[in-house]
Formats: sequence, C-alpha cells, structure tokens
Amino acid sequence: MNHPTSSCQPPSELVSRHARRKEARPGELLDAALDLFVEKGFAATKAEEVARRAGVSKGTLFLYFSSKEELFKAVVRKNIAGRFAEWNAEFDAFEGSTPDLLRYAMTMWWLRLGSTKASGITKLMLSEAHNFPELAAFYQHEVIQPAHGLIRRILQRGVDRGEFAPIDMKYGVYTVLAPMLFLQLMMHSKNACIEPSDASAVDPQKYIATQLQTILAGLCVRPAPASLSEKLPNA
Amino acid sequence: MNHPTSSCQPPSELVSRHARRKEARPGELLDAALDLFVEKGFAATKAEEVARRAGVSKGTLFLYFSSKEELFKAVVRKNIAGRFAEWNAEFDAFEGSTPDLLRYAMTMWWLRLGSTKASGITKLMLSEAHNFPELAAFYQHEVIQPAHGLIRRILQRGVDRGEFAPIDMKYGVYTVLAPMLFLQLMMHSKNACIEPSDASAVDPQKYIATQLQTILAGLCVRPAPASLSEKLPNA
DNA sequence: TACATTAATAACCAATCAGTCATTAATTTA
DNA sequence: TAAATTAATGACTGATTGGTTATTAATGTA
Repeated sequence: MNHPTSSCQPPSELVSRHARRKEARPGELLDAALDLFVEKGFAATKAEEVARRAGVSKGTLFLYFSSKEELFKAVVRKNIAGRFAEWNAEFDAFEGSTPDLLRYAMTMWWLRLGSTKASGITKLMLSEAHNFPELAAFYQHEVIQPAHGLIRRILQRGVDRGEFAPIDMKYGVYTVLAPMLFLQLMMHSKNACIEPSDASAVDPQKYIATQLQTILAGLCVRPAPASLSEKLPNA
Repeated sequence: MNHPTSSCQPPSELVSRHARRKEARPGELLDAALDLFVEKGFAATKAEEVARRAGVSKGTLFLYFSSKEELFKAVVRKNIAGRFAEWNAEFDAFEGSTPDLLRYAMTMWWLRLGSTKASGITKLMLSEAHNFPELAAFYQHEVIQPAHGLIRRILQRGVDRGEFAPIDMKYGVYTVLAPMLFLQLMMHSKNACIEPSDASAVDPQKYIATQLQTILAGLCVRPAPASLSEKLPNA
C-alpha cells in the first residue's frame, strides 16, 4: 500500500533501496539518458551516471538495456524516430495551402522537437557519428531518411498543386533543413564556441519566421510575394 | 651525411628507430594530431595513435607536449589562432570599398582555412567544449573573440565610410559567421547525419557567393536593394 | 676510442568504465 | 508462514588509455 508507484524520485531513505518498480524503470532511465547524452555526448556519458540519475544502480540499467548503444537507440526511438508516423499522417490530412502547411510544419517542429532537450541529439550525432558507425547507420535510417522524406513530400505537394515552381528536390529539402539545423546548434552551444561570451541569444521564433519568409519567397510560383531572390542584381 | 633531416616519414627500416630529429618532431606531431583530432574528435583521439602516425613512440610525444590538452592548444595556435595578427594587418591595409573587403575576406577565409582540414576544429569545439572547459576557455579567448573582432572591424569600417547602414553589430557579425559555420559543418560530416546517403554535396564556392550576395544586400545603404527586413509584416 | 649528453623508447602504473554475476531482498504463491 | 520467484544491487573483471620513468642508443667532444 505504501509502495511508491507514483513518486518519480524516492524522497530519501523512506523508500527501500530495493523497491521493485518494473514498469517505471525504463522510462526513468530513458529520461535520465536523454539529459546526459544531450549534455555531455554519447561517449562521455557514463552508464553509472545515467543509472544514478534515474535512482537505480548500474546493474539495473543493464537489466533493461543490453548495452549503452541500445540505450541510446531507445532514447532516439522514444523522442524522435517514433513520431514520424504520426507526423506523416497529420500532414497528409492537412487541408490548407502548401505554404501554410510548410509554416505549420516548421512551427510544430519547433514546439515539439526543436525547442526541447531532444533536439540536442542532432548535435551529438553530428560529432559522434564517425566514432560509432552502428549508431550512425541507425540514425540515418530512423531519423535522417524519414525527415528528408517528410519534407520532400510537403514540397512535392506544393509542386503538384501548382503552388511551388518545380525544383530540384535535393536543394529544396536542404533549404528547409539548414536553418533548423543551425538553430539547434545555437541552442545547444550555450557556453562558448559560437557566441563570444557576452552575446545574447537569437530569438528562435523570429529566426524561424524570417527563414520561412525567405524559403517561401524562393519556392512560390505566385505573384511571388515580394520575390526577393530574383532581384539582387549587383555584383 | 646520410642522416634523414629532410624525409618526413622514414621510408622503412633503413633508418634507425632511434633517429634523433629534435627540430622536426613537433611539427610532425602537430600535423598528425590535427589529422586525428579532426577525424575523431579530441576525447576519442589516443595519444599513442598520434605518436604512431608521426612515426614516434608515445613517450616522445609527451617529451614535446606536456599533456594531450597542451598538444591540442598547440594545434589550434599553429593552424588558427596564430594567424589573426597577419589577417588583421592585411585587412587594415586594404584599399578598396568595404563590400569588396568583405568579399575578399570571405574568399580568403575559404581558401586559407575553410577549405582545409583545420576547419574541422570548429565542429570539434562545438561538441566537446562542455567536456573540456579549459580548452573551451582557451578557444574562446584565442579564436572566437579575435574572429568576432575582425568581422566587427570590417563592418564598422563600412558604417564609418557610409557604405553600410548603421546596424546592431552583434547581429551583423552573426550574419557573416553563420554561413561560414554551416559550411564547415557540412564539409566535416561526409558520412551521414545531415545528408541522406545518396545526396551529392553542395558547391562551397557557389554557396559563399550566394551568401555574400544576401549579406551585402542586407547591409548596404545604397539604392537599398529591396530592403527586406522592414517589410516582414505578418508574424 | 672513451666519456658525456640527451633524444627516443617501451615497459609500466593508476585511473576509468562498459558490462557481468553472485548475492540480497521485495513480492507472490501455496 | 514458508517456499518460490525475480527485481535490484554492488563488487568484480577485463580492456583501455593518459601519463611516467628506467633504459637504450645516437651524437658530440676530448
């Protein structure tokens, strides 16, 4: 009766250190792992530290995840990869114009992923892919490809409906992805190494709005809402 | 007479393993270290591997550099930090218009740094700064601050001469820096994790040219080439 | 040639850390 | 309550690796 099914962090010594909570452990371990992976990277995160943060011993971690790499994959699945199906369905069901769909998609991306801890995974993969080829392959297959596919389908929808000019899809996808990538890197480099220590941060919402404007100006076939890219004559 | 002062890598067993080449060692070690740091990151690069690539034993490495961190600092000094004085002087002596100076600066950056191995240091610092605070501080002081200063002086020159509209310097510096950062990240992420495996690379020269176009359009006070930033009415 | 100097080596040490396993104890079942 | 089950532990192992040091040998000098 007094066993702590609902308390995430056992207050102190009130709860036995051997409390059995089979259902809650994996989720708690995954949350702790996300925190630490994003904060310190994959290689630099110690299994024991993840366990400690989740309130269990290292042995328990390996009871639920067979290795550190499997733990990482589970983190990626829970926070990123596992959501593409839902997003695809959502975008398929979208009724409005494709410019609106793109605006909606980037806004949702920011709210659901970009602004959360999980977006730190991007920076992590960028730098550690080389040292962990199996994780890189997993990430490529479970995240990069679905993401590109999703953006490509949005752009294709615009072309098919005559809203966007026909374009080289490869570059189109990049145009959308690049500012998202940059924003994530800014967010997860607080301490130094991009900004001089006294700089104040960029406002993400404003940055996204500006980028969207530019992207749509480049894509749209319409009266070209202030078509920028065509009239930069000098040099 | 036959002692190998000029051969970088002793061909094979022809040269004694104890060959004494005090002058050449540091340079060779620095080159090997740059290769490996850029390829695998700081933490993942093993001291012994650096030594082996330079053709010496691990002991010899620590004879010339007191620790792995000092080795890294020396690499940064040689390849990046040590060049700012020269660049500052060069830009001070520049005679032409400030748009031309900016074009010149970004082109030179690409030729002398951006396109070289050394540009991989940027990605490395971005991801490992958190785990090595002393290196982060060093890099901040020796690279980030001089770089921002250099760009700021170029922009200020433009403002002072009436070529650029007065701007918030902080944002101006970012506008110049962001595409350089992005290009470096693209270059040093060949394998995966940004591009889907079948994508072909972006052309850096073209990318820089395009970015310069956009940046100058935004900065110049001239016929105000379609002043963008003022007419973004909707949220 | 004998001796001194020092560049270079390789065996070694101590710390770190992913993953294992014998043991403990919470819970269930009889 | 006693036996059986299994969640959880933490001491342990083996591999890795930054850094040290006693030894070796190349070079200079008398």
